Amino acid sequence: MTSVEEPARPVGRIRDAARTKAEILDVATQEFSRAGFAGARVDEIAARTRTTKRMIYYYFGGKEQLFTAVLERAYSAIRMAEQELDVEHLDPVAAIRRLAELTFDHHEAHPDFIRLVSIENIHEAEHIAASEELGKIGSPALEVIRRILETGRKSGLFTADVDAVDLHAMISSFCFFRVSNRHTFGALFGRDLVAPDQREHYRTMLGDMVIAYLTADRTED
Amino acid sequence: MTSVEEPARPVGRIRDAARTKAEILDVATQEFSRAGFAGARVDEIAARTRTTKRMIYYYFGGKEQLFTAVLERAYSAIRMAEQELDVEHLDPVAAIRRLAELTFDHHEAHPDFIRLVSIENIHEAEHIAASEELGKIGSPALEVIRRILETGRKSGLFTADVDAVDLHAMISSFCFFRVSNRHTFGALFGRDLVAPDQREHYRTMLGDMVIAYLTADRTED
DNA sequence: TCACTAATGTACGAACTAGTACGTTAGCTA
DNA sequence: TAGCTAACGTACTAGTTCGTACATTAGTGA
Repeated sequence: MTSVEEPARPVGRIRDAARTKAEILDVATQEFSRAGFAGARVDEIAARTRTTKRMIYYYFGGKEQLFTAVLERAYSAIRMAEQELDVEHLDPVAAIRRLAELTFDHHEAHPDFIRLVSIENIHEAEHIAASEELGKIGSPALEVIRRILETGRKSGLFTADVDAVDLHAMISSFCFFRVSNRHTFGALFGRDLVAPDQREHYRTMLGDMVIAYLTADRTED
Repeated sequence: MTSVEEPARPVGRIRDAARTKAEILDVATQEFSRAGFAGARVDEIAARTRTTKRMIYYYFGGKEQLFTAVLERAYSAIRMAEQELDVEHLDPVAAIRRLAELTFDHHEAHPDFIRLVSIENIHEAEHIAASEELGKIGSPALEVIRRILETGRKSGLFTADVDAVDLHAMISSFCFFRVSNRHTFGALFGRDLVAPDQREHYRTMLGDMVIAYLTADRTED
Protein backbone atom coordinates (compact mmCIF):
# COMPACT_ATOMS: atom_id res chain seq x y z
CA MET A 1 0.00 0.00 0.00
CA THR A 2 2.52 2.56 1.09
CA SER A 3 5.50 1.20 -0.81
CA VAL A 4 5.10 3.18 -3.98
CA GLU A 5 8.03 5.51 -3.29
CA GLU A 6 11.76 4.89 -2.79
CA PRO A 7 12.64 2.36 -5.54
CA ALA A 8 15.91 0.82 -4.32
CA ARG A 9 15.39 0.97 -0.57
CA PRO A 10 12.64 -1.26 0.91
CA VAL A 11 10.14 1.19 2.29
CA GLY A 12 12.39 3.85 3.71
CA ARG A 13 10.30 4.48 6.75
CA ILE A 14 12.50 3.04 9.42
CA ARG A 15 16.23 3.01 10.07
CA ASP A 16 17.30 5.81 7.77
CA ALA A 17 19.79 7.93 9.65
CA ALA A 18 20.31 10.45 6.87
CA ARG A 19 16.62 11.04 6.38
CA THR A 20 15.94 11.27 10.10
CA LYS A 21 18.68 13.86 10.49
CA ALA A 22 17.42 15.85 7.53
CA GLU A 23 13.86 15.74 8.80
CA ILE A 24 14.92 17.03 12.21
CA LEU A 25 16.80 19.87 10.53
CA ASP A 26 13.81 20.78 8.39
CA VAL A 27 11.41 20.94 11.29
CA ALA A 28 13.95 22.66 13.54
CA THR A 29 14.48 25.34 10.89
CA GLN A 30 10.77 26.10 10.94
CA GLU A 31 10.46 26.00 14.70
CA PHE A 32 13.52 28.17 15.44
CA SER A 33 12.56 30.71 12.81
CA ARG A 34 9.02 30.76 14.13
CA ALA A 35 9.76 31.36 17.79
CA GLY A 36 13.41 32.32 18.18
CA PHE A 37 16.02 30.25 19.97
CA ALA A 38 14.57 30.41 23.47
CA GLY A 39 10.99 30.29 22.22
CA ALA A 40 11.55 27.16 20.16
CA ARG A 41 10.52 23.93 21.88
CA VAL A 42 12.58 20.80 21.52
CA ASP A 43 9.47 18.75 22.27
CA GLU A 44 7.58 20.55 19.53
CA ILE A 45 10.33 19.86 17.00
CA ALA A 46 10.32 16.20 17.97
CA ALA A 47 6.53 15.99 17.79
CA ARG A 48 6.47 17.28 14.23
CA THR A 49 9.07 14.74 13.18
CA ARG A 50 8.52 11.07 12.47
CA THR A 51 11.08 10.38 15.19
CA THR A 52 11.45 11.26 18.86
CA LYS A 53 13.22 13.81 21.00
CA ARG A 54 15.79 11.22 21.87
CA MET A 55 17.07 11.34 18.29
CA ILE A 56 17.67 15.09 18.44
CA TYR A 57 20.06 14.54 21.33
CA TYR A 58 21.47 11.44 19.69
CA TYR A 59 22.40 13.24 16.47
CA PHE A 60 22.98 16.82 17.53
CA GLY A 61 23.79 16.79 21.21
CA GLY A 62 21.46 19.52 22.36
CA LYS A 63 19.34 22.52 21.50
CA GLU A 64 22.33 24.84 20.98
CA GLN A 65 24.10 22.47 18.63
CA LEU A 66 20.88 21.84 16.76
CA PHE A 67 20.51 25.55 16.15
CA THR A 68 24.11 25.72 14.96
CA ALA A 69 23.45 22.86 12.54
CA VAL A 70 20.34 24.62 11.28
CA LEU A 71 22.34 27.80 10.69
CA GLU A 72 25.09 25.91 8.89
CA ARG A 73 22.63 24.39 6.47
CA ALA A 74 20.89 27.71 5.87
CA TYR A 75 24.15 29.51 5.11
CA SER A 76 25.36 26.75 2.85
CA ALA A 77 22.23 27.25 0.75
CA ILE A 78 22.99 30.89 -0.01
CA ARG A 79 26.61 30.04 -0.66
CA MET A 80 25.50 27.48 -3.22
CA ALA A 81 23.20 30.00 -4.88
CA GLU A 82 26.05 32.46 -5.13
CA GLN A 83 28.26 29.86 -6.74
CA GLU A 84 25.77 29.60 -9.58
CA LEU A 85 26.52 33.24 -10.27
CA ASP A 86 27.71 33.61 -13.86
CA VAL A 87 28.13 37.27 -14.62
CA GLU A 88 31.71 37.54 -15.85
CA HIS A 89 30.57 37.83 -19.44
CA LEU A 90 28.37 40.86 -18.68
CA ASP A 91 29.48 44.46 -18.63
CA PRO A 92 30.14 45.77 -15.10
CA VAL A 93 26.87 47.64 -14.77
CA ALA A 94 24.78 44.69 -15.87
CA ALA A 95 26.87 42.33 -13.78
CA ILE A 96 26.33 44.31 -10.58
CA ARG A 97 22.63 44.58 -11.27
CA ARG A 98 22.45 40.85 -11.89
CA LEU A 99 24.27 40.16 -8.64
CA ALA A 100 21.98 42.47 -6.71
CA GLU A 101 18.95 40.76 -8.22
CA LEU A 102 20.22 37.35 -7.25
CA THR A 103 20.66 38.53 -3.66
CA PHE A 104 17.21 40.06 -3.77
CA ASP A 105 15.66 36.85 -5.07
CA HIS A 106 17.37 34.63 -2.56
CA HIS A 107 16.33 36.77 0.39
CA GLU A 108 12.76 36.88 -0.80
CA ALA A 109 12.67 33.13 -1.37
CA HIS A 110 14.07 32.29 2.05
CA PRO A 111 12.34 34.26 4.80
CA ASP A 112 13.21 31.49 7.26
CA PHE A 113 16.89 32.11 6.61
CA ILE A 114 16.42 35.83 7.26
CA ARG A 115 14.69 35.11 10.55
CA LEU A 116 17.43 32.71 11.63
CA VAL A 117 20.07 35.34 10.93
CA SER A 118 18.08 37.92 12.89
CA ILE A 119 17.85 35.50 15.78
CA GLU A 120 21.55 34.71 15.57
CA ASN A 121 22.29 38.43 15.80
CA ILE A 122 20.20 38.72 18.94
CA HIS A 123 22.54 36.10 20.35
CA GLU A 124 25.56 38.02 19.09
CA ALA A 125 26.56 35.35 16.57
CA GLU A 126 27.66 32.96 19.30
CA HIS A 127 26.60 29.90 17.28
CA ILE A 128 28.60 31.01 14.26
CA ALA A 129 31.55 31.46 16.58
CA ALA A 130 30.98 27.94 17.92
CA SER A 131 30.82 26.44 14.45
CA GLU A 132 33.89 24.93 12.82
CA GLU A 133 32.37 25.16 9.41
CA LEU A 134 30.77 28.61 9.43
CA GLY A 135 33.69 30.75 10.45
CA LYS A 136 36.00 29.61 7.69
CA ILE A 137 34.10 29.80 4.44
CA GLY A 138 33.46 33.32 3.23
CA SER A 139 31.10 34.37 0.49
CA PRO A 140 31.70 33.38 -3.14
CA ALA A 141 29.85 36.56 -4.08
CA LEU A 142 32.61 38.68 -2.58
CA GLU A 143 35.22 37.52 -5.07
CA VAL A 144 32.81 38.14 -7.91
CA ILE A 145 32.07 41.65 -6.65
CA ARG A 146 35.77 42.34 -6.34
CA ARG A 147 36.42 41.43 -9.96
CA ILE A 148 33.43 43.36 -11.31
CA LEU A 149 34.41 46.45 -9.34
CA GLU A 150 37.92 46.34 -10.69
CA THR A 151 36.74 46.00 -14.27
CA GLY A 152 34.23 48.78 -13.80
CA ARG A 153 36.79 51.10 -12.30
CA LYS A 154 39.37 50.42 -14.98
CA SER A 155 36.90 51.15 -17.73
CA GLY A 156 35.93 54.40 -16.02
CA LEU A 157 32.29 53.34 -15.62
CA PHE A 158 32.44 53.26 -11.85
CA THR A 159 33.44 56.46 -10.18
CA ALA A 160 33.02 55.33 -6.58
CA ASP A 161 36.11 53.87 -4.97
CA VAL A 162 34.03 51.39 -3.04
CA ASP A 163 35.21 48.25 -1.35
CA ALA A 164 33.63 44.88 -2.16
CA VAL A 165 32.57 44.10 1.40
CA ASP A 166 30.91 47.50 1.73
CA LEU A 167 29.03 47.07 -1.52
CA HIS A 168 27.91 43.66 -0.38
CA ALA A 169 26.67 45.23 2.85
CA MET A 170 24.78 47.87 0.89
CA ILE A 171 23.04 45.33 -1.30
CA SER A 172 22.34 42.96 1.57
CA SER A 173 20.95 45.67 3.82
CA PHE A 174 18.20 46.55 1.38
CA CYS A 175 17.31 42.92 0.61
CA PHE A 176 17.51 41.85 4.22
CA PHE A 177 15.53 44.73 5.69
CA ARG A 178 12.72 44.29 3.21
CA VAL A 179 12.12 40.79 4.51
CA SER A 180 13.28 41.01 8.12
CA ASN A 181 11.36 44.18 8.97
CA ARG A 182 8.35 43.40 6.86
CA HIS A 183 5.99 43.15 9.80
CA THR A 184 6.92 46.20 11.85
CA PHE A 185 7.28 48.32 8.72
CA GLY A 186 3.90 47.15 7.50
CA ALA A 187 2.25 47.77 10.85
CA LEU A 188 3.72 51.25 11.23
CA PHE A 189 3.61 52.57 7.66
CA GLY A 190 0.83 50.49 6.16
CA ARG A 191 2.97 49.19 3.35
CA ASP A 192 3.85 45.56 2.74
CA LEU A 193 7.42 45.57 1.40
CA VAL A 194 7.04 41.95 0.29
CA ALA A 195 3.72 42.34 -1.50
CA PRO A 196 3.98 40.38 -4.78
CA ASP A 197 2.79 43.26 -6.93
CA GLN A 198 5.55 45.47 -5.53
CA ARG A 199 8.27 42.94 -6.16
CA GLU A 200 9.49 44.31 -9.50
CA HIS A 201 9.31 47.83 -8.16
CA TYR A 202 11.69 47.13 -5.27
CA ARG A 203 13.90 44.86 -7.35
CA THR A 204 14.41 47.69 -9.83
CA MET A 205 14.83 50.22 -7.06
CA LEU A 206 17.67 48.19 -5.56
CA GLY A 207 19.51 47.95 -8.89
CA ASP A 208 18.99 51.66 -9.61
CA MET A 209 20.29 52.58 -6.20
CA VAL A 210 23.45 50.52 -6.44
CA ILE A 211 24.25 51.56 -10.00
CA ALA A 212 23.53 55.21 -9.22
CA TYR A 213 25.94 55.03 -6.30
CA LEU A 214 28.67 53.37 -8.35
CA THR A 215 28.35 55.63 -11.38
CA ALA A 216 27.53 58.93 -9.69
CA ASP A 217 29.22 62.07 -10.99
CA ARG A 218 31.75 62.78 -8.28
CA THR A 219 33.15 65.94 -9.91
CA GLU A 220 30.40 68.10 -8.41
CA ASP A 221 31.62 67.64 -4.87
CA MET B 1 23.43 59.33 55.69
CA THR B 2 21.64 58.42 52.51
CA SER B 3 19.44 61.49 52.19
CA VAL B 4 21.75 63.69 50.18
CA GLU B 5 19.82 63.36 46.92
CA GLU B 6 16.30 64.37 45.83
CA PRO B 7 15.86 67.93 47.19
CA ALA B 8 12.08 68.52 47.18
CA ARG B 9 10.78 64.99 47.79
CA PRO B 10 11.57 63.45 51.19
CA VAL B 11 13.89 60.60 50.27
CA GLY B 12 12.23 59.22 47.18
CA ARG B 13 13.09 55.65 47.87
CA ILE B 14 9.67 54.23 48.61
CA ARG B 15 6.18 54.74 47.20
CA ASP B 16 7.02 56.37 43.91
CA ALA B 17 4.78 54.81 41.30
CA ALA B 18 6.19 56.76 38.37
CA ARG B 19 9.77 55.91 39.21
CA THR B 20 8.99 52.27 39.86
CA LYS B 21 7.25 51.99 36.51
CA ALA B 22 10.09 53.74 34.71
CA GLU B 23 12.67 51.57 36.40
CA ILE B 24 10.85 48.41 35.38
CA LEU B 25 10.72 49.67 31.80
CA ASP B 26 14.43 50.46 31.81
CA VAL B 27 15.47 47.06 33.04
CA ALA B 28 12.91 45.28 30.85
CA THR B 29 14.29 47.05 27.80
CA GLN B 30 17.73 45.68 28.55
CA GLU B 31 16.53 42.19 29.36
CA PHE B 32 14.24 41.81 26.33
CA SER B 33 16.84 43.17 23.97
CA ARG B 34 19.45 40.90 25.50
CA ALA B 35 17.58 37.63 25.26
CA GLY B 36 14.54 38.07 23.05
CA PHE B 37 10.95 37.85 24.20
CA ALA B 38 10.92 34.18 25.21
CA GLY B 39 14.48 34.28 26.48
CA ALA B 40 13.84 37.23 28.76
CA ARG B 41 13.09 36.29 32.38
CA VAL B 42 10.49 38.14 34.38
CA ASP B 43 12.28 37.14 37.57
CA GLU B 44 15.52 38.53 36.21
CA ILE B 45 13.89 41.85 35.37
CA ALA B 46 12.42 42.04 38.86
CA ALA B 47 15.72 41.15 40.49
CA ARG B 48 17.53 43.99 38.76
CA THR B 49 14.90 46.45 39.90
CA ARG B 50 14.52 48.00 43.32
CA THR B 51 11.05 46.51 43.40
CA THR B 52 9.59 43.01 43.05
CA LYS B 53 8.02 40.86 40.38
CA ARG B 54 4.65 41.58 41.89
CA MET B 55 4.92 45.16 40.68
CA ILE B 56 5.48 44.12 37.08
CA TYR B 57 2.14 42.35 37.13
CA TYR B 58 0.56 45.16 39.11
CA TYR B 59 1.54 47.83 36.61
CA PHE B 60 1.72 46.00 33.30
CA GLY B 61 -0.40 42.90 33.64
CA GLY B 62 2.03 40.37 32.24
CA LYS B 63 5.12 39.67 30.19
CA GLU B 64 3.43 40.35 26.86
CA GLN B 65 2.05 43.70 27.93
CA LEU B 66 5.37 44.63 29.44
CA PHE B 67 7.07 44.00 26.13
CA THR B 68 4.45 46.12 24.38
CA ALA B 69 5.07 48.94 26.85
CA VAL B 70 8.81 48.66 26.24
CA LEU B 71 8.25 48.87 22.49
CA GLU B 72 5.96 51.87 22.85
CA ARG B 73 8.58 53.77 24.78
CA ALA B 74 11.35 52.85 22.34
CA TYR B 75 9.33 53.99 19.33
CA SER B 76 8.32 57.22 21.00
CA ALA B 77 12.01 58.02 21.43
CA ILE B 78 12.74 57.89 17.72
CA ARG B 79 9.58 59.83 16.98
CA MET B 80 10.75 62.56 19.32
CA ALA B 81 14.16 62.63 17.67
CA GLU B 82 12.52 63.00 14.29
CA GLN B 83 10.44 65.90 15.55
CA GLU B 84 13.61 67.81 16.31
CA LEU B 85 14.31 67.62 12.60
CA ASP B 86 14.76 71.12 11.23
CA VAL B 87 15.79 70.89 7.62
CA GLU B 88 13.23 72.99 5.80
CA HIS B 89 15.68 75.83 5.40
CA LEU B 90 18.22 73.62 3.63
CA ASP B 91 18.33 72.89 -0.07
CA PRO B 92 16.78 69.50 -0.95
CA VAL B 93 20.09 67.67 -1.34
CA ALA B 94 21.45 68.90 1.97
CA ALA B 95 18.09 68.29 3.64
CA ILE B 96 17.93 64.66 2.57
CA ARG B 97 21.50 64.09 3.63
CA ARG B 98 20.78 65.65 7.00
CA LEU B 99 17.74 63.45 7.44
CA ALA B 100 19.70 60.34 6.52
CA GLU B 101 22.40 61.29 9.00
CA LEU B 102 19.89 61.77 11.78
CA THR B 103 18.48 58.32 11.10
CA PHE B 104 22.00 56.93 11.01
CA ASP B 105 22.87 58.57 14.32
CA HIS B 106 19.74 57.43 16.09
CA HIS B 107 20.17 53.83 15.01
CA GLU B 108 23.78 53.81 16.10
CA ALA B 109 22.95 55.38 19.44
CA HIS B 110 20.15 52.94 20.22
CA PRO B 111 21.20 49.35 19.54
CA ASP B 112 18.65 48.18 22.12
CA PHE B 113 15.89 49.70 20.04
CA ILE B 114 17.16 47.89 16.95
CA ARG B 115 17.19 44.59 18.79
CA LEU B 116 13.67 45.13 20.08
CA VAL B 117 12.43 45.79 16.58
CA SER B 118 14.18 42.67 15.31
CA ILE B 119 12.55 40.68 18.07
CA GLU B 120 9.17 42.19 17.32
CA ASN B 121 9.55 41.13 13.70
CA ILE B 122 10.25 37.56 14.74
CA HIS B 123 6.88 37.74 16.45
CA GLU B 124 5.31 39.24 13.34
CA ALA B 125 4.59 42.59 14.97
CA GLU B 126 1.86 41.14 17.16
CA HIS B 127 2.63 43.52 20.01
CA ILE B 128 2.40 46.55 17.76
CA ALA B 129 -0.94 45.21 16.58
CA ALA B 130 -2.02 44.83 20.21
CA SER B 131 -1.00 48.38 21.07
CA GLU B 132 -3.51 51.21 20.98
CA GLU B 133 -0.80 53.78 20.82
CA LEU B 134 1.63 52.30 18.30
CA GLY B 135 -0.66 51.63 15.40
CA LYS B 136 -1.97 55.17 15.10
CA ILE B 137 1.00 57.50 15.15
CA GLY B 138 3.09 57.42 12.01
CA SER B 139 6.52 58.87 11.52
CA PRO B 140 7.11 62.62 11.63
CA ALA B 141 10.03 62.01 9.28
CA LEU B 142 7.69 60.88 6.55
CA GLU B 143 6.01 64.25 6.19
CA VAL B 144 9.39 65.94 6.11
CA ILE B 145 10.61 63.56 3.41
CA ARG B 146 7.47 64.20 1.40
CA ARG B 147 8.04 67.94 1.40
CA ILE B 148 11.73 67.72 0.59
CA LEU B 149 11.06 65.34 -2.28
CA GLU B 150 8.48 67.65 -3.76
CA THR B 151 10.77 70.66 -3.57
CA GLY B 152 13.62 68.66 -5.07
CA ARG B 153 11.51 67.42 -7.90
CA LYS B 154 10.09 70.83 -8.72
CA SER B 155 13.52 72.38 -8.86
CA GLY B 156 14.70 69.61 -11.15
CA LEU B 157 17.38 68.45 -8.73
CA PHE B 158 15.78 65.07 -8.11
CA THR B 159 15.22 62.94 -11.15
CA ALA B 160 13.88 59.87 -9.38
CA ASP B 161 10.12 59.76 -8.97
CA VAL B 162 10.44 58.08 -5.62
CA ASP B 163 7.81 57.78 -2.96
CA ALA B 164 8.51 59.03 0.59
CA VAL B 165 7.82 55.69 2.27
CA ASP B 166 10.17 53.92 -0.13
CA LEU B 167 12.93 56.42 0.46
CA HIS B 168 12.45 56.03 4.19
CA ALA B 169 12.76 52.27 3.74
CA MET B 170 15.96 52.71 1.76
CA ILE B 171 17.57 54.92 4.39
CA SER B 172 16.35 52.77 7.27
CA SER B 173 17.52 49.54 5.71
CA PHE B 174 21.12 50.67 5.58
CA CYS B 175 21.09 52.15 9.09
CA PHE B 176 19.20 49.24 10.57
CA PHE B 177 21.24 46.46 8.94
CA ARG B 178 24.51 47.99 10.01
CA VAL B 179 23.49 47.65 13.66
CA SER B 180 21.15 44.66 13.58
CA ASN B 181 23.45 42.40 11.59
CA ARG B 182 26.64 43.63 13.10
CA HIS B 183 27.50 40.31 14.70
CA THR B 184 26.81 37.85 11.89
CA PHE B 185 28.35 40.20 9.33
CA GLY B 186 31.40 40.61 11.51
CA ALA B 187 31.75 36.90 12.11
CA LEU B 188 31.38 36.00 8.43
CA PHE B 189 33.24 38.81 6.71
CA GLY B 190 35.60 39.94 9.42
CA ARG B 191 34.44 43.52 9.34
CA ASP B 192 32.81 45.39 12.21
CA LEU B 193 30.23 47.67 10.62
CA VAL B 194 29.89 49.61 13.87
CA ALA B 195 33.59 50.13 14.52
CA PRO B 196 34.04 53.75 15.66
CA ASP B 197 36.78 54.50 13.16
CA GLN B 198 34.48 53.44 10.32
CA ARG B 199 31.60 55.57 11.48
CA GLU B 200 32.21 58.57 9.23
CA HIS B 201 32.92 56.29 6.31
CA TYR B 202 29.52 54.59 6.50
CA ARG B 203 27.71 57.80 7.36
CA THR B 204 29.06 59.39 4.21
CA MET B 205 28.40 56.28 2.18
CA LEU B 206 24.73 56.35 3.17
CA GLY B 207 24.34 59.98 2.16
CA ASP B 208 26.20 59.43 -1.12
CA MET B 209 24.02 56.46 -1.91
CA VAL B 210 20.72 58.21 -1.31
CA ILE B 211 21.72 61.39 -3.12
CA ALA B 212 23.15 59.43 -6.05
CA TYR B 213 19.87 57.56 -6.34
CA LEU B 214 17.77 60.72 -6.22
CA THR B 215 19.89 62.74 -8.62
CA ALA B 216 20.98 59.99 -11.04
CA ASP B 217 20.93 60.81 -14.72
CA ARG B 218 17.88 58.91 -15.95
CA THR B 219 18.28 59.94 -19.63
CA GLU B 220 20.73 57.13 -20.26
CA ASP B 221 18.15 54.40 -19.79
C1' DT C 1 -6.13 61.50 63.52
C1' DC C 2 -8.48 58.12 61.31
C1' DA C 3 -9.81 55.53 57.63
C1' DC C 4 -9.17 54.25 53.04
C1' DT C 5 -6.71 53.10 48.94
C1' DA C 6 -2.69 52.90 46.01
C1' DA C 7 1.49 50.75 46.27
C1' DT C 8 4.36 47.16 47.76
C1' DG C 9 6.35 42.61 49.57
C1' DT C 10 6.36 37.32 50.53
C1' DA C 11 5.65 32.86 49.59
C1' DC C 12 4.03 29.51 46.82
C1' DG C 13 2.23 26.50 43.00
C1' DA C 14 1.06 24.58 38.54
C1' DA C 15 2.84 23.90 34.25
C1' DC C 16 6.39 23.53 31.37
C1' DT C 17 10.98 22.12 29.39
C1' DA C 18 15.69 20.55 28.42
C1' DG C 19 17.89 16.68 29.03
C1' DT C 20 18.71 11.54 30.31
C1' DA C 21 18.57 6.54 32.07
C1' DC C 22 17.27 2.55 30.36
C1' DG C 23 15.43 -0.63 27.21
C1' DT C 24 14.55 -2.36 22.29
C1' DT C 25 15.23 -3.61 17.42
C1' DA C 26 16.65 -3.40 12.51
C1' DG C 27 19.84 -4.82 9.51
C1' DC C 28 24.57 -5.71 8.30
C1' DT C 29 28.57 -8.83 8.56
C1' DA C 30 31.32 -12.76 9.65
C1' DT D 1 22.25 -17.55 11.21
C1' DA D 2 24.24 -15.63 15.12
C1' DG D 3 25.90 -11.69 17.02
C1' DC D 4 26.91 -6.96 17.09
C1' DT D 5 26.08 -2.14 16.79
C1' DA D 6 23.86 1.90 14.93
C1' DA D 7 19.44 3.61 15.28
C1' DC D 8 15.47 4.24 17.73
C1' DG D 9 11.56 4.57 21.58
C1' DT D 10 9.59 5.25 26.47
C1' DA D 11 9.29 7.12 30.63
C1' DC D 12 10.98 10.00 33.78
C1' DT D 13 13.24 13.97 36.47
C1' DA D 14 15.33 18.04 38.10
C1' DG D 15 15.07 22.59 37.54
C1' DT D 16 12.90 26.49 35.87
C1' DT D 17 9.35 30.13 35.03
C1' DC D 18 5.16 32.70 34.72
C1' DG D 19 1.76 34.02 37.43
C1' DT D 20 -1.02 34.75 41.87
C1' DA D 21 -3.10 34.43 46.70
C1' DC D 22 -2.44 36.70 50.65
C1' DA D 23 -0.48 40.00 53.75
C1' DT D 24 1.26 44.73 54.67
C1' DT D 25 2.19 49.68 54.73
C1' DA D 26 2.72 54.55 53.11
C1' DG D 27 0.47 58.55 52.39
C1' DT D 28 -3.64 61.29 51.50
C1' DG D 29 -8.11 63.37 52.20
C1' DA D 30 -12.05 64.01 55.29
